[in-house]
Amino acid sequence: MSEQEPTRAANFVRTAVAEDLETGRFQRPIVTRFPPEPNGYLHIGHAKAIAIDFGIAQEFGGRCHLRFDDTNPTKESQEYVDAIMRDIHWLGWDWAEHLYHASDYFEQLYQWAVQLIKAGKAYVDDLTADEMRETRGTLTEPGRESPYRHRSVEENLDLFERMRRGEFDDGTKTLRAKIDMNSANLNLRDPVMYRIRKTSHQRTGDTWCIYPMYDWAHGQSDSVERVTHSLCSLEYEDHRPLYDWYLDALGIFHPRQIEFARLNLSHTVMSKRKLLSLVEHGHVRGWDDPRMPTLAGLRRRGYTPEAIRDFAERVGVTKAANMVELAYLEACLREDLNKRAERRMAVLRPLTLILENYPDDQVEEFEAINNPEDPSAGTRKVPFSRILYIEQDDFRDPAPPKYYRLSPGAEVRLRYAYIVKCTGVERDAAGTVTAVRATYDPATRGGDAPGRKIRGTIHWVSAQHAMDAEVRLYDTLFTAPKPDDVDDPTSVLNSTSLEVISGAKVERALGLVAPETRVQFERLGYFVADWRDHTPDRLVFNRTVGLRDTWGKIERTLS
RNA sequence: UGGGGCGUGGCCAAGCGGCAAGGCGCGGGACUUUGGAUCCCGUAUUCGGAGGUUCGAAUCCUCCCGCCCCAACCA
Repeated sequence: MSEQEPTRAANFVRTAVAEDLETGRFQRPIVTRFPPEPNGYLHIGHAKAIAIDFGIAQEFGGRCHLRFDDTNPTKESQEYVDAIMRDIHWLGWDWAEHLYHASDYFEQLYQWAVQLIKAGKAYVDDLTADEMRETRGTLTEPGRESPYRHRSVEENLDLFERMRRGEFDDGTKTLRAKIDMNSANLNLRDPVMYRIRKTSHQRTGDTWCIYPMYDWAHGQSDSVERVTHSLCSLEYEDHRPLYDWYLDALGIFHPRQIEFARLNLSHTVMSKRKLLSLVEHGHVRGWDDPRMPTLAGLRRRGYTPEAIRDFAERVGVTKAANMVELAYLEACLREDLNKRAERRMAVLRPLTLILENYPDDQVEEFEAINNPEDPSAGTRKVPFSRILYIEQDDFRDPAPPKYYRLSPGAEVRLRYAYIVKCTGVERDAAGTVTAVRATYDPATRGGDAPGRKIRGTIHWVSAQHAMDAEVRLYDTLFTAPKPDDVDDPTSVLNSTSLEVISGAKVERALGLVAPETRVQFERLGYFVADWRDHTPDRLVFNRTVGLRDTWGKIERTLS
C-alpha cells in the first residue's frame, strides 16, 4: 500500500497515530489489523471499521493485516471466512500476504500461558460456569476468590498440560488469570483465558481441545504481528486494562488499542445475531438478500464499493454513539451512480399509447444519450413505432394540479422522440384505462419544440421492440427507524419491503447487459441486473435506489 | 447502584480560550428533452443544564442532568 488521498478530514485516531510517530512511541511501519470472527457475513458497519483499519495504514504508508479471530470453533465456519475475504476485496482493500488467524498462534499462546502460570499469574480453576458467575460479584459488589486460586505452580502446570491433553470434560476446568477479584472493572476479576471445548476447529482440526478466550488471544496476536495500533469499537474500552495487563505480564511488544464508535444505520439492524435470525427465519432470502445491510446484500442491491467507502469517510470517526440516517448512505450512492451509470428506458407498469397519426408499419430510430454526466459514454439508437408503452403513472384523468404529464388534451414530450397530444382514452367495462390515444407532431422530431414550452417529458418503450423483464422493488426491511429500540424487531418488519413486478417492458439495449451491470432507468431510479437470476433469456433487475422524486413530494403534500 | 465512555441544528460532524466549518436532510429560487443532475439562497445570537474563572468560554473549573457499554467458559 502506498500513501495517497492525502487530504482527509482530521479525526482523533489519525491524530493519535501521527502523534505516536512524532513522539517515537512507535516507529514506522504503522501496522493495523482487521480482526473479524468468521461467524457471519460482513455488514455496512464493518465497512466503516475496515475503512478505518485499512485507511489509516494506507495513509501512513503502513499495512493492515486481515486476521480471523477464530477462537470459538462452535460458531465459526469456512463459508464465512470465504465470504469475508470476498467482501473485503470487493470493497477494494487488500491485505496482500498478510492473512493470519488467531489459530496460527495457538501454540505460542499456550507457551505464554505456561509462562504466566510459572510467574504465579494464572491458575487452573475447577469452578463451573454457574459457580463462576456467582462468585464474580456484581457491578457494586466485589467478587470472591475461587477456592482453587492458590494452587501451586506445579499443580497448575500439571493440570493445564492435562487440560490440553484432553483428560477433562468440557466445562470442568478453565485457566484463569490471577488479577483482582475486587476490581471495579469486571474484566479484571480473574478472567478466563482458556476453556475446554472438545470441538474440531475449521483450521486446526482436533489438535486442540482447549481454546483461548478473545482477550487472551487478541492482544497477543497483535503483538506477534507487531501491530502498532489495534483499532476497535467502544465496547472494548473496558477491556483495554486487561489487554494491557496481559502484554505487560508477558513483557512482549505492546501495541496501542484505540476505540471508536461503531456505525449504526437507521431502518436496519446490525448485530450478526439479528441478521442471522432474519436469514434463519426466512424473513429474507439469505445473507445476500438485497434488503440486507450486509456487504453481499448491498452488492446485490447494486451499491458500489466506491459509494460505501465514500460514506464511511463522510460519517467520520468519533467516540459518540450515533445513528446515521439511511438517506445519507443513499445520497453517497446516488452521487456515485449519477456520474457512472448509463441511462436506459424501461417501463415498469405498462400502459399502451397509440399514436393515431403515425404510420402503422413505420419504425424510426432515435439517438439517445447514454450518460449526460459523461459524454464519453456515447449514444445509442432507440427504436420507435406507432404503439408504445408508457408508465401508468404518467397518465392521469383528470390531471391533478401541477401535473405535467399526460392527460386528456394535454401535450407531453416523449423523451428523444416527439411531442404528442392526448386525444382520447380507451376503457374496459369496469372503467379502467386500457390504452391512451394521441397524435404526434412530425415537426418535433427528436423532441425539439422550438417556440413551445413543453413542461413534461416522459419515457417510453416501443411495444414491438420491447423486452420483458422482472423488476424487484425494495424498501427498507423495517418500518421503524430504530428497530433495535423495539422489543420485538420482527413486529416492525416492513411487509412491503419487496415488490416483484413481472411485466415490465424495457428497451432492447437492456437485453444485452451482464449480471451486476448498473444502469439508471430514466426518471425511475438506479437498477442493477441481478447477480444470481439475471440471464439473457430472463431479465431480472433490482432497484438499487430511486431518483430524487420532487413530484412525489408535491403529490404527498397535496393529499 | 461500582467502573468505563459520550453529550455542538432533524441526522452525521469540525472546533481544543478570541467571537459556531462542512455534509446529509429540509425550505425557496435559477436552469433543464430525466419533476434527475447542476447552480444559487435560507436553515444553531448558540454548543445537555446551572454556577464560576477570564477583557473574552462550545473550548478552563465546579456541581447537576441525560444517554451508551460492562456482571458469556461470546467476540
